Amino acid sequence: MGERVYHKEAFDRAKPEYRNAVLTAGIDEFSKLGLEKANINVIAKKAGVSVGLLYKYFETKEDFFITCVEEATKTLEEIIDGVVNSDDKLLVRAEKLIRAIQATSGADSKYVKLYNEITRISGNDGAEELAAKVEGLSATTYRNFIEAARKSGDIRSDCDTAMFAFFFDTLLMTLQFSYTCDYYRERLKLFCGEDIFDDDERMVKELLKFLESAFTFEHADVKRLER
Amino acid sequence: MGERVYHKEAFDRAKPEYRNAVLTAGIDEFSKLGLEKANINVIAKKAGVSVGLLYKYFETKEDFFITCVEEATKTLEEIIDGVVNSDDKLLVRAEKLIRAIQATSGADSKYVKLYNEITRISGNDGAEELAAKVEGLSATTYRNFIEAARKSGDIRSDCDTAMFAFFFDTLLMTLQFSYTCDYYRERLKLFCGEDIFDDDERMVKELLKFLESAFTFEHADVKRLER
DNA sequence: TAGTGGTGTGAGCAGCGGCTCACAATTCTT
DNA sequence: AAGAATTGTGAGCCGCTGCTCACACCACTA
Repeated sequence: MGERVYHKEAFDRAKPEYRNAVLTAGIDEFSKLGLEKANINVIAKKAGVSVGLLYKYFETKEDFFITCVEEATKTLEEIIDGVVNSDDKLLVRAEKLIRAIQATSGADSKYVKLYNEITRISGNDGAEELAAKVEGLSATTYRNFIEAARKSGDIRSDCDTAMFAFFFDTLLMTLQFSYTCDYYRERLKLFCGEDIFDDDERMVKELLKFLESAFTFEHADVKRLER
Repeated sequence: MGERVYHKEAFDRAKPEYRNAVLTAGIDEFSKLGLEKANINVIAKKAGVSVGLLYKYFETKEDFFITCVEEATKTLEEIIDGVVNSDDKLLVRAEKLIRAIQATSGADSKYVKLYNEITRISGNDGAEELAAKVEGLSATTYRNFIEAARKSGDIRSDCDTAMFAFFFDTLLMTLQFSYTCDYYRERLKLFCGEDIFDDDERMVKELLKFLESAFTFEHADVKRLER
């Protein structure tokens, strides 16, 4: 419950232009090079700010990095959540999310790359809290509305909603990486061929087909219907 | 087509004890600390070998790292593939894979961590080739047997087998990370609670339920059965 | 024994980069 | 206006670490 803050008070008081410049330059470099390869001096120069000032804002490079990650995931959540309507049905919501992910892969790819970067932070330090901060929202949102869908009979009644929310999020998260991060892009190409990136509809159609069956058809139902 | 080799000839000629010691120490450190934080001098010491010799075996730290990754994924593939039988049906195969993944999360976690580590290498260098090397096998294996299952009527006939193989692999790959890598573990806990790691059966049951429906039930079939 | 070519060593070079600190400029307080 | 506090600078310190290289040892050949 620490709820640690990853910036000094000076950063709160800083002029918005400086705050933005610093965050933008940080997100840019960290998403391009990763935490350790990115260079603080370069970032400061790109932000049009002295290194000294940067260290008045943040205790360490790591703290600065985490602040950038927080900003990036906040932005990402806004983009993604912005497109779904709270009373959409599961499959409608899924479709909107898939399309939003495909759209995000261009200009906003740096936010996704940063998100991917934290995926491998280790060494107990802030892993737990960071995960909670980044995944917390989708975890509860997905679980809640899948639970609701189950109660209202929209989807199968025999599923563990927490687990199904996890599978749902897994597919969408990986999809996001698959459209933006080098390794995941190559992986998707290996499975589906180069042209998968030119045919967004194929992905939408097939993933929806997959999700629809997974979420709506119960073994028992089908057996009963077959007599 | 490049098929680059990531070690010098001296490494092929090296005594097996040295080769093993070097690879073991490398896998150990790289999986614990990641490519850039791991220290070559420390690795050499742990392997009981001089730095100079290490650099007779490998051109650069990166080359050494990639060789370790190759070794790790080879081992991982052997562990995982060892449990499935070539004529298992899709769901049987899935169940065996899930259980193998759960079992691997203990002692062999370092191989998974290394695998996770390459997931975010970028900068065109070897991303493409590396992905092909690591994912190539599962990509073709999965696609082939899902294709076969479709032809023999074991699973739905209306699916794009390449895409469905991709979804299948996505779920299993992420599951692997979720049992071993810090961030992914936290994420799984957020969705399903602390005790998910004490109840392996819950995961097996729910994921199989999810996969069974996704792979076997066609929308058209269900509609027809409902009249 | 002398020569060749490989294996193996590890002190230490060199360059990079995170971070500091002495100082200047500015704003706030009284 | 004097003093205090905060913002802002950037040259450069210093610790770290990837990698080298001069040398020793060994095996084999002739």
